[in-house]
Amino acid sequence: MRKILDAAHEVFCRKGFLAVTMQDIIDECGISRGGIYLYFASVDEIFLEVMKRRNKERFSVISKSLHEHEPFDNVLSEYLERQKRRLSNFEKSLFRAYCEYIFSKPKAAVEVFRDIQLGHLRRTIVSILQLGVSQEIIRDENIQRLADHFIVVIDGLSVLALAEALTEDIIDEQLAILNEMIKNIRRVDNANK
Amino acid sequence: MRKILDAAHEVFCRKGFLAVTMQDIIDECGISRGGIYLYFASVDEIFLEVMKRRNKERFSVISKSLHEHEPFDNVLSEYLERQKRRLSNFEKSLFRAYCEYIFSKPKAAVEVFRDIQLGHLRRTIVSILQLGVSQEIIRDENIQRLADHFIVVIDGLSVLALAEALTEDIIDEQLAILNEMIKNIRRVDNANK
Amino acid sequence: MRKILDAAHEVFCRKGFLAVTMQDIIDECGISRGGIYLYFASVDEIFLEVMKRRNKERFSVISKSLHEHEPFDNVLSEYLERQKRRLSNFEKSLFRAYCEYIFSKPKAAVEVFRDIQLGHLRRTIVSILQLGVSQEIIRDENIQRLADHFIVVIDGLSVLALAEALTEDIIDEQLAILNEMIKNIRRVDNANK
Amino acid sequence: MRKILDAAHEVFCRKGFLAVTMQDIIDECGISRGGIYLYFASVDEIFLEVMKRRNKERFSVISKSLHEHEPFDNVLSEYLERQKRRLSNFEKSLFRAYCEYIFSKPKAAVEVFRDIQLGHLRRTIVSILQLGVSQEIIRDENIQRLADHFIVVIDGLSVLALAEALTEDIIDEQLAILNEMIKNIRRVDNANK
DNA sequence: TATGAATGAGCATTCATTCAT
DNA sequence: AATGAATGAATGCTCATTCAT
Repeated sequence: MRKILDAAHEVFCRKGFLAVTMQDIIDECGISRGGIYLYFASVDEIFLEVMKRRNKERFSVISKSLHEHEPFDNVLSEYLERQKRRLSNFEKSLFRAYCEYIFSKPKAAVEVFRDIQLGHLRRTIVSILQLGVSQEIIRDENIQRLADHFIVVIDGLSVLALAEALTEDIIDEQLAILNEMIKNIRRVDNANK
Repeated sequence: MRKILDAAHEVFCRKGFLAVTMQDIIDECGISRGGIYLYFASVDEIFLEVMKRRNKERFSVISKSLHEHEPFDNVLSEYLERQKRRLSNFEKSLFRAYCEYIFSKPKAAVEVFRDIQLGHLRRTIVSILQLGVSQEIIRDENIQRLADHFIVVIDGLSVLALAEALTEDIIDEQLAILNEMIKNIRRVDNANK
Repeated sequence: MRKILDAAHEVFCRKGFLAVTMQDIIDECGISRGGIYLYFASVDEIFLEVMKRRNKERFSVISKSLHEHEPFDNVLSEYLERQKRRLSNFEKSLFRAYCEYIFSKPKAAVEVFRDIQLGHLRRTIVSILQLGVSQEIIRDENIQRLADHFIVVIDGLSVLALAEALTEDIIDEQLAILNEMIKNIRRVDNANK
Repeated sequence: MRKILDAAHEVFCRKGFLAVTMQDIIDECGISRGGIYLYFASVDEIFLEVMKRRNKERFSVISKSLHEHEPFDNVLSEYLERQKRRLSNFEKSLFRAYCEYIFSKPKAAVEVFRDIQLGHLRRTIVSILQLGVSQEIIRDENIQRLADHFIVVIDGLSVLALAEALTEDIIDEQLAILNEMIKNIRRVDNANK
């Protein structure tokens, strides 16, 4: 049910995962206790559904860019721009809830979920970088390692954002470093771009 | 009281911050409920004291290295080595508890605490890099920005560690990237090192 | 509505009375929640209707035997045989539900219901015994007291059946005791029968 | 804790087992919600403890009679007298709660409990009858079967008591039948007793 | 007639905090 | 100083009952 998921999304952004009670979601969406239990058996279930829905949305955005044969530089800068927006409006991010969910469950229980989330992020970044390779903008050097570095830096910035310790300057500087790394593997005939 | 803090440290490593109840700490340290309340008014207070104590310990380790005029390369590689050990034995880290604490409190309440923690980390890394500068091993270029990158990468790797998604390969590769960044700002007469 | 009562009968046999929720009956009969409330206002009402229906069925069986002037010994042994079958297949009995219903209601509320149920059982047994009297097989001695003993023994065996503590041997032995009591009041000229 | 068990005993007598909530016990004993959970984890646990305590009390009463070499007739009539008192004051009996407990649990879960309860009752009755045998008052004929009949009749009367369908006359008549059965196996030289 | 979504009161359980000893 | 029994507010969850369609 859309109204429940919208409300829950909002609550997870605000309070993370662990501190969220069913009451919070009830208060937010204005549906009765029993009404929610008609659709979801627990906060966990709601959270998983919220994440699934978000993944779908994200996927549609990025896959659109990739399939329309946009120039690599546009796709890349658009992606970094989106990350910047996300980090600057972090109260609207599910990152904290995601972290708390992953942390609070036994290994085995979250393995699949975590692989889906991480795999999704990794595929996105690798896709972008390989777009650059196939358009012969960048060299096919350590793409996987570079993608991991993107992930690590984005996660690291996310942590700082959660700690309210992230200024716009820091975001710009750190994303610039990622940009420079791309520059370093640009093909010579495109290097001046 | 030492025994309480030791026990609490252990518990915070194991369960993070949010899921820890007073009972957990009582069970771990063998002191009665009332006994603990004599020294600490809440789990929050115990946590802050645990973090404060850990900072002191860490500080003494790094300041020793810095003041004994060890060569920059030794200090740097030792630092990275320590990070690797920490990431490989993450069940013994307070990172998760730290994240959960930061996340779960209202902005204003954690500002000071967070500034202390981050400031501590930033000072440590800046100190190391400036050791390189003062020993004329590396150029004084964007040291602050580079230090932030270290922080961001370490936090990013920590998040992956919490998600149980960190292999030794990834740790090595990402720390290697940091090393390469140092290499890029080495003075020429030391570049072959 | 036949389908509802059939389903409810099944459920009451399986779960007794107290543990049965409207949902159980809905699941069993495939009719919607609202649909059931059209015919019955509560689980109580359904239960009473199920019992009433069962009484009618039972009555038709026994009254047939009584009016067809079957020999007393046939009727008696058939009745005991039926009790044995009932006790051996106790998962199909409403006894548990009956007990729970009687127990869980205030005295006044169940008085009529209980009198109907017990009266029905007592009349049945007395009818059988008086068939023996009128056919001059047994003496008219303390018939009422003997009928009560039958009831008491059958109820006692039923309790053991519910406790899963009833073996076929015990059933046979205890029903044999009832048979012997009949033997003791047989008229001499029929005693060898 | 004595106060909790006393209160729970009272409540189980009044409401059986299935309908009893923790709130009922809280209200009855005047101890707070949390206070009860210090000693017992659930209503089930309290019930089992109440039953265990009652068994101990009963055992001490009967074993006293048996070991003091009282005459069989005294012990028997005292036992039947006690049953009569119990059946006449049935609002103070745990029989209903016992039934509901046994009925409401899966077979395997109650097997041990049921065997203890039934075994206790059977041992008591067999002990009494064998006292008669060893004092050479009654013949050693089908003692086990007779004991089972006692159990069955007592349980049957208990069910009627629960249904509020038991008059003092019926109790007297049915217990008299049990007495007559003893008479039938008395040794001749004691038969006039 | 018939549906099933929605309601909200009620129950079991946990836990931070207090306080008499 | 130290104990741990006791409190009660808060949370997750279930279910009988209603009502718009």
